[in-house]
Amino acid sequence: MAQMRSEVTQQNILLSAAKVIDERNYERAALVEIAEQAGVTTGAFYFHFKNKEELAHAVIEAQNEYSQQRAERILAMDVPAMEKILAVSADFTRSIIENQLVRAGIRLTTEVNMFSEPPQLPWNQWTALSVELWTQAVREGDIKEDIDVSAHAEFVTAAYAGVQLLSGLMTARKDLPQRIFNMWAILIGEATPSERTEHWTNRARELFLTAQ
Amino acid sequence: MAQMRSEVTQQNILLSAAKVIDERNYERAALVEIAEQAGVTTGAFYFHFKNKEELAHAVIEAQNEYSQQRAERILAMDVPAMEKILAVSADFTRSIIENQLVRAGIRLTTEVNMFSEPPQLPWNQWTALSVELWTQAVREGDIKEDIDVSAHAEFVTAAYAGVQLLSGLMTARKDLPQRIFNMWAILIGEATPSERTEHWTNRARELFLTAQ
Amino acid sequence: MAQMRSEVTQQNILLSAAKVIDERNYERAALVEIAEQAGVTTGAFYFHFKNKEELAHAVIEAQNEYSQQRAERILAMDVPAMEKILAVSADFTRSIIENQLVRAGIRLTTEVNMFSEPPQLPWNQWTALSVELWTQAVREGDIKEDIDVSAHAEFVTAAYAGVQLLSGLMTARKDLPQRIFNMWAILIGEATPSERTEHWTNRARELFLTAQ
Amino acid sequence: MAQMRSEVTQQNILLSAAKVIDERNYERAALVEIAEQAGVTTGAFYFHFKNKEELAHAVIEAQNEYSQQRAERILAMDVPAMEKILAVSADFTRSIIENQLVRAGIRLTTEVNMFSEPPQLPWNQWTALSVELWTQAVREGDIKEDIDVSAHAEFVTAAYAGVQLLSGLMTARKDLPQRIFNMWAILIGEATPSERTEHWTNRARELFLTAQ
DNA sequence: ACCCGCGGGACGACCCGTTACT
DNA sequence: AGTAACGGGTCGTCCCGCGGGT
Repeated sequence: MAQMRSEVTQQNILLSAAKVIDERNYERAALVEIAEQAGVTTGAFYFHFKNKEELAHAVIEAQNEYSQQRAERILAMDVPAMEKILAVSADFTRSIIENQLVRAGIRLTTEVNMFSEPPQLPWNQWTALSVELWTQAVREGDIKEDIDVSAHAEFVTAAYAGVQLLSGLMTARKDLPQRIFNMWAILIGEATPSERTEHWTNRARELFLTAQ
Repeated sequence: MAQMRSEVTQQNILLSAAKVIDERNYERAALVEIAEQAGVTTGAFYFHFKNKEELAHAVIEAQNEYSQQRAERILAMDVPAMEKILAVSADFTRSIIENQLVRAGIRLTTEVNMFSEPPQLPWNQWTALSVELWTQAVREGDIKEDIDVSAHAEFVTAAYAGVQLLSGLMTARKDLPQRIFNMWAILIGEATPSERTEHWTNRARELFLTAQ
Repeated sequence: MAQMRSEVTQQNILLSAAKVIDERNYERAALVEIAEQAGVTTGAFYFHFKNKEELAHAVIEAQNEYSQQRAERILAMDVPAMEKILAVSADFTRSIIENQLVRAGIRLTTEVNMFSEPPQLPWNQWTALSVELWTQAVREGDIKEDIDVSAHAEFVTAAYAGVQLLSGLMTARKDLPQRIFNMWAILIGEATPSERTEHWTNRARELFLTAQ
Repeated sequence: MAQMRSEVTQQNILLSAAKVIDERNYERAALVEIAEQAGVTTGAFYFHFKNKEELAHAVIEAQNEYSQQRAERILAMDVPAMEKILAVSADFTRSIIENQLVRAGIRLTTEVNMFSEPPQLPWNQWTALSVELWTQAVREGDIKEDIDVSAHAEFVTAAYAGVQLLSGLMTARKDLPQRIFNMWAILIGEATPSERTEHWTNRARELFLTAQ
């Protein structure tokens, strides 16, 4: 019934890993510090993880699962696909700001050449989700019919990544919602039929620029 | 006119730094390896640079200057601003693929929290350049008048960064031109008056998708 | 009559210890690996053995007992002492090649300074056995009367050890029988009366150099 | 003229490596301890040696060269080959007792499976030297003509190794000269013509059993 | 009695940026 | 500019025990 002791410490390690990685960096994140902050020794760490890289992959996976689940909850709602797109985006944006695990995951997913096999899965998932929602939005009349959905989906994922990165570099992510809203304002202007543009832009403004 | 010997070795160090950093990473780039490849000893290295971080900044600066100069050459041409936008973008894209220094510079500029003071300058310069060209393009009628130029400029920079990053992660930058073209196709569709859309899209296609 | 469960696992541990120690080395033989191969956890290991050193001693003892028993069987036969000498030697040689436990035992017995108290017992036993058989062989006229038996006995033990070691180093024990035969050819030439020399040399050749 | 600083510390490291390895063991010889005793830091160590294994090989090589040179000096003397055989053997025996480097070298050369490529060279050199001297001794009438020289040479090397090993195990090499003398007494009895046996046995006794 | 999950802590080799001395 | 060394830090591993379970 109760959670196994093992799982608890494993979670602890994962979380402090996220913390340290978010603050420093994958390589600058010392295993000892991670372990220390989790309240265990490195010996204990190596009982749960094969090595540092595996820990990183675990963080990535945990973040991905977490984010995907949050998205899922929104996808389950009975609203237009376009609303879902914006809501997921806004929700993810918030979780970036609030959640260290998410930030760590992104960081790791973004760092190139760091691992034997670079983690492509999360990006693919976001793109896939994007494709799905956009196609639906086309059917619902919220996105123009002559739009290349897959090109857009891939671009949105990449653009989001870039905006998030720049926001982190320039303002430590303080203006992230604003920047993401700007992105959507542009994209909505392009991809929605003119009669819906204003509506969705306003909706985006609400989602991104008003405190919860 | 002959280059000082000092400058030569300094340049050598810079170049092999770029090489190693591009291949590995800032932290994984060992000074000894850099020095070795430049044909000098670490002792010599410390004669030319205060420390590793300064070297990194030097790489960034060198890359920035190089890229800015290439842009300059295009800006000096007597063509519409919109053409310049696309040409600079295409030229930069090519230099990413071909030039290790450029890749290293980007990598360093992109890595967060790595340095005491993160290098914001390059990003600001690209944004500033973007603003300038877009404003001009508005005046020339290639960009719609009701467009928020600064929002677009900033977004384009960020989006470019994101697309470049993703392309690196997914295909080792092999599809970078294609992806950047996709970006432009979307943005052109949104920002140019409808009667110019086709023209600029075709122009972009030429610039990005035809072998030199 | 059924073996206790405890004894079974203990035996398992002993055997995989022998395996790993033979392959690697005392220090390179990780307890976890040994336990793993025995199908138990390290926790279980520590129930049966006090620590790693005790395990090593157990391996030595097991090997010694095993080898001594095989010798015993030959000693019980009704043949000349000289025949016993050669037969025991040949039998031991074969067991070295075939039996991991024997190899591990030898290895541990040979490695110096490894343990708080170096295992001298096996060597003494071999020497004692040697003395006994040689004395008898003298009585039986197979060994010259003016021979210093104890000097020979001690030397044979040591020489055997050395030959075995060198054979291991040079040919991974592939030529062990040949080398041991060479040893006996020399020693027989020296220690047997001239009219028996040929006979025993031929006998040794049979024992060592013909497939079973 | 003066020795380079580098060579001095390198020699220091080598020597303390020999010390620690002789006392402990290859694996139990901690690099820090070696470095400490050489008066340098591990950092300095890694400037001179690639890794621990290379150090071991360096020790082996140094010992081998040292021993070979000592042998050379004896070989240069104008005495019968048989005298050389015994003298080299006695000299080597003494150096084992007195010289830590020699002991460490032997230890490393003896330990099996320790290195990527086991050091076979020293053994081969000893055997080669042995062959050479024995052949000469045959020509000089000190060794019987019908003797298989190469078999003897190889056996002597191995037997010496074994005797040395056992002496180390049983009496910390205190009785090494006595044991080696025993070996020679036996071998001389077998390999020399009967009219020379006494002479060479007495000579061996002098060389091994009288204080210098 | 027999065994396991989990963790501790120390220590291992190795490497890396940096600096005196020459 | 180069040679030699420093010192701190990294990840990883290893042997071992404690508490609990069956």
